[in-house]
Amino acid sequence: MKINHKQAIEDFKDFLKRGKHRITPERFEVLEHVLNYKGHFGADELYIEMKTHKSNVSRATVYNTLELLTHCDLLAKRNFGDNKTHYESNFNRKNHDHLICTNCGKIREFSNPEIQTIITNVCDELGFELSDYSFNIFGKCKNPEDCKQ
Amino acid sequence: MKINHKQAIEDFKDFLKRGKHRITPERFEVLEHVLNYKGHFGADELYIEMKTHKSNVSRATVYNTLELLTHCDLLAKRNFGDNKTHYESNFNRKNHDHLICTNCGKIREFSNPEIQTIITNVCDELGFELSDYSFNIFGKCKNPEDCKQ
DNA sequence: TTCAGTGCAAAAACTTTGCAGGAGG
DNA sequence: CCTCCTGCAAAGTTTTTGCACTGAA
Repeated sequence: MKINHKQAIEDFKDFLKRGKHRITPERFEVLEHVLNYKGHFGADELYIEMKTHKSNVSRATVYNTLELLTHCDLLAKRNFGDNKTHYESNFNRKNHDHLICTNCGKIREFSNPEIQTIITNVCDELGFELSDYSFNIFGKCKNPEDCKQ
Repeated sequence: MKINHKQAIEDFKDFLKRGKHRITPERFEVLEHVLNYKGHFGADELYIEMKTHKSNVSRATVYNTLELLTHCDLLAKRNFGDNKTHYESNFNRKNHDHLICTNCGKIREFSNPEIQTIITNVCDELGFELSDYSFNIFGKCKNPEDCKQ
């Protein structure tokens, strides 16, 4: 676990240097909280969480840093139809997509290798250079128990 | 074209009656503008467009009506990662998904029958009752000409 | 007549921006 | 020492809400 954190910190540092961004304590403070956050989170949510934990990092810096973390692939942006950006850690995780229960709001993950094939085909066909994709399925947990936890 | 409009109006009227919603002129005024709108639009965008055309329908009613039109499947909600809800007409159209150029912002459509199969399988596997899905591919037009129009 | 629906404006939720001061390279 | 980065607060954008009034059934 801590190895992962160290690796992420190194990756971020390298990315900042490569892009001639400055290495600031605030940016690493944000990264630290991101790494400790379980599951998906919104930018403002993370900011509030940091404020609660007596961090002095400003809202602007949190938004800015999350953007940088996305650019260096430590984070991925997600949209689940609620008009806010969700972030999720990409560190040590394989490709996956999301099932969103419109009843309880829970987000489950799945992965299917054929999706990659479809995407490649579509992009080839239409002369498109892939950078990212999002695939979300909305519906309801069939087992009502699943909604209660 | 006008046949389609008439059909949509009938469908909406039926839907409202079935759900014990009231039939109001404002709701049909919104529907009229929706049907005349080419391509995707945001709720506020439609509201502004209506105001420009001297409509007196309020913002609240526009939002409310778009929600209703989504529930009766005349419209579909889409999210393209810009923190606003895009609506698109479902009337007389087949299933399709979206390619979004991050360079020029253009949205192109594609369809692939295998996607439906994947979705069905995933839902079966995880005990999930499908209601909707979204599949967006982000990237850039390979041909720079495509970005200029 | 009754209550869902409406208009309006204010608030809410999330994100971006402007500016002056501060610190990284 | 030159900027990029930061904090703060204000403004921006999209959506939701509260309230009193109105009109569909």
